[in-house]
Amino acid sequence: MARNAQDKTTKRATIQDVADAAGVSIATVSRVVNGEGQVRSATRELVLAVIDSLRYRPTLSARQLGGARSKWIALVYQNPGIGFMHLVQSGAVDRCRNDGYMLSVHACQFTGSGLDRELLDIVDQLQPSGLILPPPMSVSPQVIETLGKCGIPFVRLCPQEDDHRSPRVWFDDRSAMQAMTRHVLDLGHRDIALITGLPATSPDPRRLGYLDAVREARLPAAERNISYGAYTFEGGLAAAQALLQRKRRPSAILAASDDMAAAVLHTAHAMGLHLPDELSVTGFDDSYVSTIVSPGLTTVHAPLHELGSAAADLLIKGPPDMQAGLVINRPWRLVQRGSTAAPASRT
Amino acid sequence: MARNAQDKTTKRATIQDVADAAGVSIATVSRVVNGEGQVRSATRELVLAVIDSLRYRPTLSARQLGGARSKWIALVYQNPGIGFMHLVQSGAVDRCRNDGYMLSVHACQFTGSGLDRELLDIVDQLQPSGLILPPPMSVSPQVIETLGKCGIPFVRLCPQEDDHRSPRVWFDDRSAMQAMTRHVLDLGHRDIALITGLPATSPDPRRLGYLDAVREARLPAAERNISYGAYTFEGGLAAAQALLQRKRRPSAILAASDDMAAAVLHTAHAMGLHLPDELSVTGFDDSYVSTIVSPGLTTVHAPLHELGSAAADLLIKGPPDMQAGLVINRPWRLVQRGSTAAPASRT
DNA sequence: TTGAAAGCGCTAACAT
DNA sequence: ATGTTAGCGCTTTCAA
Repeated sequence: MARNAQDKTTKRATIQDVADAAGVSIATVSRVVNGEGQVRSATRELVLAVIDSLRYRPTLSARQLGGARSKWIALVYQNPGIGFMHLVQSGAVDRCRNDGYMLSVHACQFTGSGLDRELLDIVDQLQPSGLILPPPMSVSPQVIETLGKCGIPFVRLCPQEDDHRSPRVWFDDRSAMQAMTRHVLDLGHRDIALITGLPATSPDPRRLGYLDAVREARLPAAERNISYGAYTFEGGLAAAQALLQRKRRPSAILAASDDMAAAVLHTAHAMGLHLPDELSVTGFDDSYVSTIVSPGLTTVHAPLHELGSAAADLLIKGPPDMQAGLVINRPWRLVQRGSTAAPASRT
Repeated sequence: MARNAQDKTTKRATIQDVADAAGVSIATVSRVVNGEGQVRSATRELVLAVIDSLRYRPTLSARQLGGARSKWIALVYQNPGIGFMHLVQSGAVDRCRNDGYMLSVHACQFTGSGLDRELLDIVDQLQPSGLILPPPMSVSPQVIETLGKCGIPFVRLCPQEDDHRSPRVWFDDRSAMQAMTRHVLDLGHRDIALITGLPATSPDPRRLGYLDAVREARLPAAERNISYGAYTFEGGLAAAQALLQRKRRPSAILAASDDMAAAVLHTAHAMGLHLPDELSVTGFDDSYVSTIVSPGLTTVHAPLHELGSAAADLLIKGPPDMQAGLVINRPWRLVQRGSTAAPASRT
């Protein structure tokens, strides 16, 4: 008698319990659960009712062992900024929920071979049906290699180069930065500095976009106008200080991330500069950061949410949508807030 | 011949493969993998070597089905702010890694009974060995109830009340807010407003801490000095506007979250106020936000990272450390940055 | 349309 | 110290 109450809290109903209670075989229960095979609708109703009353829910472990494809995507990341990840994650979650997929996110800690181990732990132990890789993982040949040989489907976010190993989703940040530079140029600025994230030696789309616009305006593309801040607030701080301490400081500073732009704002405020009159600043990403700083950042809206959902979409649809080499491009757009204005006329 | 190359990418080695290759039984392999039971060290070495060469890694699914306790903790959340979650998560990850645990994080979308379903999906399908619940989940009787009856261990973060259903880890935010209020009082402020997160009707430790200090200073505790902003930037914006538009505006505004404090800064800047001379502002949490805004926020450092790791620790150690009713308290501290100063003398 | 039975890869008694 | 064996809860042929 206590048995019933007891069971509710300790024992889970199994497929066998359901089969017994419904007077059918476990095969039939499995069929209705998975919506496959032919089941007389009367039987199906019955089974469904029993499932409901027993609160039966199949176990992922057993399903996987049994050979089913798990409806489960893992988003792994290393360090692409918290704002970035948050947006990508919510996009992926939204898409997943649509098809009853789960989305788990895993923070990796190591670099190099340690990272490999972490990834393999996730893939082999958890056995999700697919992986989403944001940068910087998406650009690591090492990672791509490892994942490639264990055969799990994965999609890369914003890879800079195409090694045709997996589908990838991205947006054209080169054009975006070009457009942003034009915007500042149109405002009348001529002395425009850039703080980008990647080191000078790497092919950096955002730097290229900036250069595109500068050359287009027939302005000298001086290397001294370009600084490097690793996309972080701290990195941006150093770059901003150097830039703003020059005798002739730029009238506008473009940053390749909102965090670095926030650092510019921070530095400018500390120096007592009045924004945007004395200095225009722009960000990149349109993350939470760009809305909370003062003034709000004029920035490029990166389709991060869409990137996440597009990635999940590919994984869920599976082949043939998952062909390696496939690339999905999402549109960006400029968003103007208070951090840009025409330069103060300095005669 | 192509078989070998093929296998590397498609077939995983199983425990049987290892046993065969090492000339032992699967039981022995299982023993060395789990470090349990007595195994002659020569045998152990051998098995280990084979495991390595075959790149064998046990499957979580099979282990769970076999009856092992999974080394896996899930951190589920609803909406406690991205900065908050990020810190808690990294604390939990750090602790997990120490014992070879995995940490997955899941963003729940629904409220009410939908939430229940989502939680059960995670618990029943994934079967992690434990759950970490940040607010607002940690204060939902509904959630506690559901989880309680499915018998999974869970620890709550910063629950406001103790219903003795699970261990909980928290910090004394009431004292922290009291200390912060004193700090501002000591600076010479007398007209101090509070923007808190919780509605006026709820028992709110931060509001209470503020009131403690105000009364202690024998100042009138006027209800009109308290606003409510739901902890968010948007909520803070509305509250800040109302506060700063008064004919006699406060000389200091205390916010119960960094995000709301950022909103105050934002509003003050828009009004052309000079900080901290014309207005002192304080935050709460010491999240990323407090460092990127200008000026940097004087705030209370909430031990979020420690909360996450303490929670994971309890789950990993298991009973008897997991007794319901157990409470772990972590220290907070004040951190001063540029957003507070003595009030401008207004005669 | 439904059932019976053979695994899936592992753990955990129970033997030896 | 090591091997044997019986499940764990499910999916999936193959029959009926």
